This record gives sequence, structure tokens and C-alpha cells, in this order.
Amino acid sequence: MAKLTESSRPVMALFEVLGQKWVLRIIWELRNGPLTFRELRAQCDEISPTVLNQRLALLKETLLLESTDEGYKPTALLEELGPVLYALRDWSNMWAETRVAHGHDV
Amino acid sequence: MAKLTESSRPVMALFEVLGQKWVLRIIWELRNGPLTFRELRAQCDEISPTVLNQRLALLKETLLLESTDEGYKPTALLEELGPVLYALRDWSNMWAETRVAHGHDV
DNA sequence: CTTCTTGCTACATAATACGTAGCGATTGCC
DNA sequence: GGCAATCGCTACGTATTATGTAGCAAGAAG
Repeated sequence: MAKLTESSRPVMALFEVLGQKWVLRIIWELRNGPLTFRELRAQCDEISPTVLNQRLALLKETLLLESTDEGYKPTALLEELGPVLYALRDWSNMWAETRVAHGHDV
Repeated sequence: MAKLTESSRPVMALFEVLGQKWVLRIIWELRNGPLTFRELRAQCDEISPTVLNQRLALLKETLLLESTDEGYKPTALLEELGPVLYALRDWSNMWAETRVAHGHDV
């Protein structure tokens, strides 16, 4: 039987990866098939190539992305996270509504 | 009918918030009830108080957290994200298994 | 009064991201 | 062959952000 701190270690590691700038965005932009380095960069608002390459290296290292002859694409493992990402997208719409209801500009 | 770029704007904003260091961790640590500033700091591996306060300000500003006399706690809106967070936790366990299967130390 | 603990700030240092330029390696195309 | 265009990616100087330690002002307890 695992202790609480032990059973929560992988999620900490996940938060550490997802909590880096551009990581969620990169994953999101690859949801509809592979993109080349330059395509991906264009989708990500012309992110600096230095950082993009650092993130791609990290995501390959952590088995979340792989590079094929068609470009970068999510691994089978990461694709299982798809529903979670779409749940985030749906929630974010409610969030945006709440914020405008409180007088913030989204 | 909204265009694709429009309908994906809130999720971009969400990624921008969640993609900041410590944000996911802070949200996670508050999942079981409110914590005071110093408690939260202790849970978050003694994060620097400067950054913690910046993040708390951001999360209050974006209606994700609120501070009560018992400490900081998620808003009703953020609590709806709970299942998503637990889905992330569950997925991260599979992720960890895959990584050890490939010879990485988790 | 003194002594705690609290939320939080100041400030100097370290780490990280940015943006522009451009290199070396392909890929057509003539 | 040669030439131009495009590719993934790196170099490097600047700007932004995080870290860590110290400690302040305010409130509670005695």
C-alpha cells in the first residue's frame, strides 16, 4: 500500500512538465495531427525557436511527443489525454463567461 | 456561429495561466480544503513567498481562488475542475509506468 | 509590556525566455 | 552539374522571471 506522498509523485512530475511555458499550448496545437517545427512555431504565435526546441526535447524525453517524417506528433500515451484536454477547453468557456459576468475583460 | 480561433481563445488564456510555474501545484494542494499562506508555502516545497504571492494574486484576479478567514481556497468554479485534475493524476500514473518500462527513472 | 505567529515585502542573485540572425542539410528545378 | 528556396535548429545578447534570505507590520496570547 503506497503512502499518500508516494502516490502523488507522478502527478507532481506531470505538473512540473505542464507548468512550463508553452508546453500545454504545444500539446494542444498537435491535437489534429503532426506539424513540422516551423508549422508548430507559427501556430504558437512565433514562439522563439530556442524555447520551442527545448520543449520538444523535453517532451520527447518524457515520451509525450515523437518526431516522424511528417513532423512532431503526440505519442499514443499522450493521445489518451485528449479527453482531458477537451474537458479543459469546455471548462475554460464557462470560466470566460464567469469572468465577463464579473466585469473583467476576458 | 463562432470561428475556430474565437472559440479557442479561452482555452489559450487558461493555458497561459496553468502554464505558469507553481500554478497547477497550488491548485492541487488546495483540493482538500483551505490552507493559509504559510501552510500552502510548506506544501509547495517552500516555494519563494514572492512567487507564491504573485500566483495567489493572479488566481484571485482570475476568479480561481478566494481568501477567507480560514485561508485560501478554490472558488466554486474552480472546484468544477476537480474531476479533470483527478483525471490528470490517474493518467500520470500510467505515464510513470510507461517511463520506467522505457528505462527512465521516474 | 513581551513574545509568538501571521501574511507578505525588499532586494540581490540566478535561471529562463525572447528575438534576431543565420548555419548546414535537404529538396526541387532547370 | 548549379542555384534558389525551405527545412530543422543553434548562437548570442537582452529582457523577463524565479529564487532565497531577511525581516517588517499587524494581530493574538499571556
